[in-house]
Amino acid sequence: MKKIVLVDGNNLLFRSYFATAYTGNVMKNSKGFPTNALYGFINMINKIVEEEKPEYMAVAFDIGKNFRKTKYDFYKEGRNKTPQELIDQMPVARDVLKAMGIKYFELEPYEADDIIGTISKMTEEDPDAYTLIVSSDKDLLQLVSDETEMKLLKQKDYIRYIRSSFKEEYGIEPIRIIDLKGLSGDPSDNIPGVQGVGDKTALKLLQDYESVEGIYEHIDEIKGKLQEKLLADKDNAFMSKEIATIYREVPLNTNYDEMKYVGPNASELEKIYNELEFYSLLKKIDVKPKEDNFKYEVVSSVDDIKLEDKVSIYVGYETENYYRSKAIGYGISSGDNNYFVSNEIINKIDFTNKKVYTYDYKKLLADLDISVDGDLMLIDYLVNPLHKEDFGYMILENNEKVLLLNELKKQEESVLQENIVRKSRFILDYYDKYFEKLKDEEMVSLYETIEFPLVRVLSDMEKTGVYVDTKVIDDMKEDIEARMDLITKKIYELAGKEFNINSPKQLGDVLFVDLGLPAPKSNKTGFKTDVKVLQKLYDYHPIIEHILDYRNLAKIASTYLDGLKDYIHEDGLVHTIYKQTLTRTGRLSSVEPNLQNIPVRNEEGRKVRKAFIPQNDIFLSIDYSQIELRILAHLSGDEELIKAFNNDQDIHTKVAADIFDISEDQVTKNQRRTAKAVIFGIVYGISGYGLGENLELKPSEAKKYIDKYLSLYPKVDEYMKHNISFAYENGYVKTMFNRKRIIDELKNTNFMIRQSGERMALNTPIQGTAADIMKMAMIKVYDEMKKHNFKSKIVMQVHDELIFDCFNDELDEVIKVAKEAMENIYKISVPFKVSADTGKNWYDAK
DNA sequence: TTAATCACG
DNA sequence: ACGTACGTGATTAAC
Repeated sequence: MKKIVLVDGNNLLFRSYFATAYTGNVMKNSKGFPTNALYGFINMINKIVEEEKPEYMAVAFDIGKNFRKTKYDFYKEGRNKTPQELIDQMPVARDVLKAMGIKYFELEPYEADDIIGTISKMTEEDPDAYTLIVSSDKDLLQLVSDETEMKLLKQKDYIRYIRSSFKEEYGIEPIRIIDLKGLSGDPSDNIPGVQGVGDKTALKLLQDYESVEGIYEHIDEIKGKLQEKLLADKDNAFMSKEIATIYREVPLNTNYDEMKYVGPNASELEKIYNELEFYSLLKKIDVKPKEDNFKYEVVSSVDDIKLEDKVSIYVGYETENYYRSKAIGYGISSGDNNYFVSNEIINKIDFTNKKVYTYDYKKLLADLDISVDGDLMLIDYLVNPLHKEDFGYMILENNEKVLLLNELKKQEESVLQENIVRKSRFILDYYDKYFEKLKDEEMVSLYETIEFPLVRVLSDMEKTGVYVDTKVIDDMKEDIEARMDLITKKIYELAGKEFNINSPKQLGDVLFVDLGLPAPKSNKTGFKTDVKVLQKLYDYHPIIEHILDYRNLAKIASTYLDGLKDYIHEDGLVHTIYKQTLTRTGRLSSVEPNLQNIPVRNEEGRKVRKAFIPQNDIFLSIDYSQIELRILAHLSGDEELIKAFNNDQDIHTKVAADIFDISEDQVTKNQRRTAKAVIFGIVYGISGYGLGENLELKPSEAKKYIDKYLSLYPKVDEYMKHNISFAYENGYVKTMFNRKRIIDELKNTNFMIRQSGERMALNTPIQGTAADIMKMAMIKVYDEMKKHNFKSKIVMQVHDELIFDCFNDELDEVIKVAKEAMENIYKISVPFKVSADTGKNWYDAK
């Protein structure tokens, strides 16, 4: 028996849209594309597939004009226009179905109902088939028969109708739905029916006389007012019935084969879900694994391992943080063999003269001292920057069977083992393919001279770690807590009640309802209460000052005192992990703990840095001075800027003098500040409005500064324009060292999103080139330090700054060597300049 | 899990 | 007419 599931696609989309749209906040992805209807739609389809396990399946949609409307122009009149936000989602629903392997139909001038009716008719004529219809539209019940069931969707669940259960409930045959509508009409479709006859009366009549025809044949038997009403609207009754009748002869010319449910194309579906940002659905993609007879051996002796010239290794850990958990074991693949081995055994294997590849070399180095020839994670990141550090994306892309990160939790040991070995197999099978892509994209040099050699440097930094003095932390905590207690009391007093100051919602209520302060712009959840808002209210009420103080201290206490303490290992050190494959620009990021956002701008927070102390004698901090601006000067080729840097001028003062048409010695502090903001704005692709916000100027005033700047440095203007048109033409931008960033935002139909794309196109080559330079410098410094046999170490990187943990007797030499390496790492048309500071802790090293 | 907030370059 | 600066990570509240 063939089972065919027919889904009313329009019905599902509308339901999903209006189920969530009533709040006025339609769910959107970060690019502003509405996704609420799609989300519900996909979940419903998934549920149907899961529950019904259909062999055949099709989804029907309305499209274009429909013949009922052509014939009766009042049909569906007065309906609200379909919201644009729903219309936008409709074509994507089709794409999703395609990727899910589900056939869909749409044919002008027919409605989804007619398509469903036509297919169900086809199956009714086939003794070896039956149909299940899914919709919340009661009209479709007319199709229920001995061969056709219907799942009528309700708010939360559904009712399943078969012919007998329908008859039992309504006392009429399902097909009589058309007569029912003929009599009672349908306000939502603007079908008139008989005035004054509703569902109840109509049902009673039909139970007695079966059909509209039957009723009028026996009209004499019907008495009084009802008879009058029926006679008055006789034409309407027949016409309404005709409109309500599903047309079952739509020329679809289809067959069962076309409707066969084949299952998802994982990589297509992955693409769509990524675009829509349906990350929870991404994890649930039901990949039909390729049939495989994957085998591996759990090795207990090194003699059992046979390796060919090419070998791959993958290490699995208990958790993602490889410094906070143990290695489960290693997968090794070579030739046709796959092995699972322990750390003890892998240490005995001789890899000399073998090409060894892995995925996340740094993770391997955390537990094993080994030299490898390639890292698939880095390669994948360069060619597919969206893939980040999750192996899963690449696996999905190739329809291979490996568990994803989120699926690894709570798995049996044998499953975890097999998964680790499958990954090593994947590396072996796919390394060359991805390296080819790297060649095609001309990023081999970026990979071989920057990303790959950097792994060892980062690994060494992470493993070396930084000492954090808990005594300093605890003392600070005590002090801050005491002060917070006092501030809390004052705030409660001034508010006239106790509340959770940490809750923006509660705070908003206190400030803007209880105290009646002028309310700022609201956000999704209520009032905004961020620093900018509070500062504007500073003079309105004494409570504001205390809230600002409280916020400042609370942040320090939770994130940088309590929070940081949680990351200190037993050895007294924090071992951050530098993510090398995460950012869109090529920068590093730092996690657990994040050492790249330790406070510095505000004195109170900056004191946290006193807790960071060297394991050796002294910290040395060397940072690039204005690296991004220097890169902008070079990339744009602007002579004025280049000259200024070559003359070692203070660039902000110089720009201020130019903008304000005065000499440099006349520049006031405020003018320099303005110039600095303008320069920053340029690097970010700012608008007059944005700069105005920043400087508390009118947008038009701010725009004048921007225009003045661009007229003074015309090559910068030219460079920006060129960059944007390059990005539009090619769909990506690149750094000086060929790191690419694809910017799909430029293709978006939304103006705002395209603008944001343009700013990315402006900023990425600058930020990214700076990141490339820093990475090269790190490798160079590291190698030089090795060469000089220094025992001092690089321990941290904060984008344009390197922090070293030095021995006093090496300090001067380290400064000399590191400065030299950093300043001369690559020649551009302006010099790179660094400045060095030292101190007995991180606070002092500035 | 998401939104708001705030820390850094 | 509309929204408004690039790139990150951690904590908290609230669902």
